[in-house]
Amino acid sequence: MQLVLKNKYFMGNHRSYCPINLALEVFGDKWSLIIIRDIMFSGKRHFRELLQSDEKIASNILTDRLAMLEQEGIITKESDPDHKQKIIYSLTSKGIDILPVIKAMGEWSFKYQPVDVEANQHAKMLADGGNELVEEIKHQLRKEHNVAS
Amino acid sequence: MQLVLKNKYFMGNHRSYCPINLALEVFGDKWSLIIIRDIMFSGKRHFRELLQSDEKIASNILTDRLAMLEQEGIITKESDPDHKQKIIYSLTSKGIDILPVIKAMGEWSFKYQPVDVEANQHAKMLADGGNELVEEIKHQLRKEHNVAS
DNA sequence: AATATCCAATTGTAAAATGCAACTGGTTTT
DNA sequence: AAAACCAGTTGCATTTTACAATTGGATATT
Repeated sequence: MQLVLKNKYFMGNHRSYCPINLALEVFGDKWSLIIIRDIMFSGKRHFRELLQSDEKIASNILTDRLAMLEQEGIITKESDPDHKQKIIYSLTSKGIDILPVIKAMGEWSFKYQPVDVEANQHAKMLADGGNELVEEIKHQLRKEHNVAS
Repeated sequence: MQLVLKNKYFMGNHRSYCPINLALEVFGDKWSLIIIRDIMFSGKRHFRELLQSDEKIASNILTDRLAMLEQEGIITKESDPDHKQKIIYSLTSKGIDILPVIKAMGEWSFKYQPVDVEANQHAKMLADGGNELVEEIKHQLRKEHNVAS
């Protein structure tokens, strides 16, 4: 007889210890970076807001990914003091540091994919900007998300 | 009566035209970047070699992803002149330009994930290196994969 | 005070993707 | 001639995702 604790996002049992793989294990899917993008650039901090993305994530998938991202230390949850029912999602510094990945993906898409340039001017600025801009945005995010810097 | 052409990787019908999403639609999964990593850094050019990754991709998934990556213009296939049965997979310039995404993911993982540093010295160099190193590796890859530069 | 709306999820079910092992027809090596 | 190797393919079980409806409690409106 054996008691098995099944934890969907059990950490510590990795496919490999290659840096690319370890990043893919966290945000190598179709939704995680969409959620992080919306928290970063659209100022979305509540479940309902995150549900409204253009890509139309389903609520059960959103629930699942938020739990995973929290367990991986990318985001934190806290209850909204102004509204007992609302929960505020914030980025940690581990989450904020995903920004360069998003920038690199943006650069690639602007070069090769049919981006709606008009509707994505902010992303275009980030893609074209230098490391100073990345640091400035990180600084801003640390303020908004109460991360020590 | 209607003739429906079903194409698993039909292009032109996107979830959105956001740059992050358009990149995720191509390589937002657990395997695509593993394959690209192995072609880029381990010099793997044949199916059997790609099958040998630490992460142990299944042969049907590898077949599927190679077809998708070819359709997306990330890689090309050609038969090996020295061996009628072998097929050589090469990166296109669209594929080589994924390098900065891989670099950014590597940087993040070295900072936050339990990377095997000893076994990933090349990745560490890339993560720590500047844009000159990225351009040098791109140049090298263009030579190896016969991409005009 | 009663009703409607909003909140972060949860539930049920169908469809799709993935994982795994065995196998294929042909090619090259021994 | 036999063995090993090549890029896949096939069948099947498991897991993940998509989609729609619903939940119980909190807040806003009338």
